[in-house]
Amino acid sequence: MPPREEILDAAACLFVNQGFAGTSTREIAEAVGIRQASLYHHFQNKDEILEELLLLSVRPSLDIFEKIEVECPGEVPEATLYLLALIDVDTLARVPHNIGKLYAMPDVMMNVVYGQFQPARRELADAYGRLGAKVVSERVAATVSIKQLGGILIEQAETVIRSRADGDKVGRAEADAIAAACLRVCGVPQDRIDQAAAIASDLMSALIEERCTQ
Amino acid sequence: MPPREEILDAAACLFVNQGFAGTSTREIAEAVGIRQASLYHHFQNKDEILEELLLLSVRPSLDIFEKIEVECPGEVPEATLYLLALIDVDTLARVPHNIGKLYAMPDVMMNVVYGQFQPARRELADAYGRLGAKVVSERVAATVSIKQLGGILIEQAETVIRSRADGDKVGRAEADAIAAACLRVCGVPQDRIDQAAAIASDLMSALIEERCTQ
DNA sequence: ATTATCTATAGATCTATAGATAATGC
DNA sequence: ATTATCTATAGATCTATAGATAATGC
Repeated sequence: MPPREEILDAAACLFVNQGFAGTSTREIAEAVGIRQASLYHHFQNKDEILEELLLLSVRPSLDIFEKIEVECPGEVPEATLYLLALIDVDTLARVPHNIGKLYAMPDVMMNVVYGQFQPARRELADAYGRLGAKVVSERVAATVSIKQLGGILIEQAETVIRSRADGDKVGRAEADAIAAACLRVCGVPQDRIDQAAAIASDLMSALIEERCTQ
Repeated sequence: MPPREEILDAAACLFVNQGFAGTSTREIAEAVGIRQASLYHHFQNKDEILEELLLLSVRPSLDIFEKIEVECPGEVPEATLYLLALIDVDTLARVPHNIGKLYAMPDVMMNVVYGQFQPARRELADAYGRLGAKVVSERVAATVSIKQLGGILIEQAETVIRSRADGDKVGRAEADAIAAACLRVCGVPQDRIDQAAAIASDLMSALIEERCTQ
């Protein structure tokens, strides 16, 4: 493992368990097995380590989703939303040390700092909102704005963080359950949810293959 | 407001919003309007402030409940459990700045320190467990231990912390909903839940009166 | 006389920089 | 030549203590 990644991994573990302010750069360095000052060859400062970790929890979802949006623009919107949720849940489920836990920590969400993370997560929330708006029932459309809907849906996906923290298994079945819940929140009837799940499942397989061959 | 309370109130606000490690004693003092060193006339150290705050979120429930246990020992156990949940939810709903949020913070739950808090919360969990054990259905009794049950029930009550954080209204109706959920978790059938609610409601009124007259 | 505040400061720790030294890749 | 580490340290900040001064209650 390259040293940069080793640092990120050690920092993730410490931040999640002790908090950001509660973890010193010395502790991180010790966990890696280098001197405190050596961290600064890989990162500009302590904040940059946290930012990079937070980005790990949203970037992959965003990247994959952008590709989908350009490749299959005319797709059934229900399926695209379902797929987005699947991807997002998968990202959060795989990210090391359940980094998503950091979202709930005071240092992180309060401070408007942390550079690219907040904008990236907002972009993701917007994507949820746009897709959600295309599939909502009239009933739901009348009660929530697109922005609210985006917030509700991304939080629905982020539910997986809690499950992981509780030690629950989080595999494909759990991802499907969350994705279906997202459509249900939008007021999509069950039969169209089932259709969306089937289409999204195919697209997901294609994505996985593509990732392996590249 | 006596100075000690003023400090606790300011500290609670800062700890909840910035975390314990992320809040300096200087900040607390500034919020109160005194010098940093003056804090140490009221508290031995920073940890003691946190411990006192955490105790505020469990002590009242524990005190009231002890009184109940000695005064009406032969009471219907369902009603006592229901009442315990009502009291506990009420305590967490009233405590300033939603201190319960601190439970989820890494500094707090990880460090075994913080003196009387962990034992007090465990005592409360044990009370839930004992009462729960008296009312569980055979089905539930076969699947969880008393200790587990205590943990499940106290966490059920602590659900109110999240509701408050989300800005939801938390009044008597919400407390009743949570208390009923506690009995349901134990497998108590609805008719006995209703009875328990009625009895607990009377006891609750008596308690409130007593508190006012004393 | 007691309680609460203040100033001043010790001692620890923490982040980040500067500059030297070692390891690695061509 | 580049990349990664090291030692040493500056400068900031943080917790807690010591001792002086002011406010309060009998």
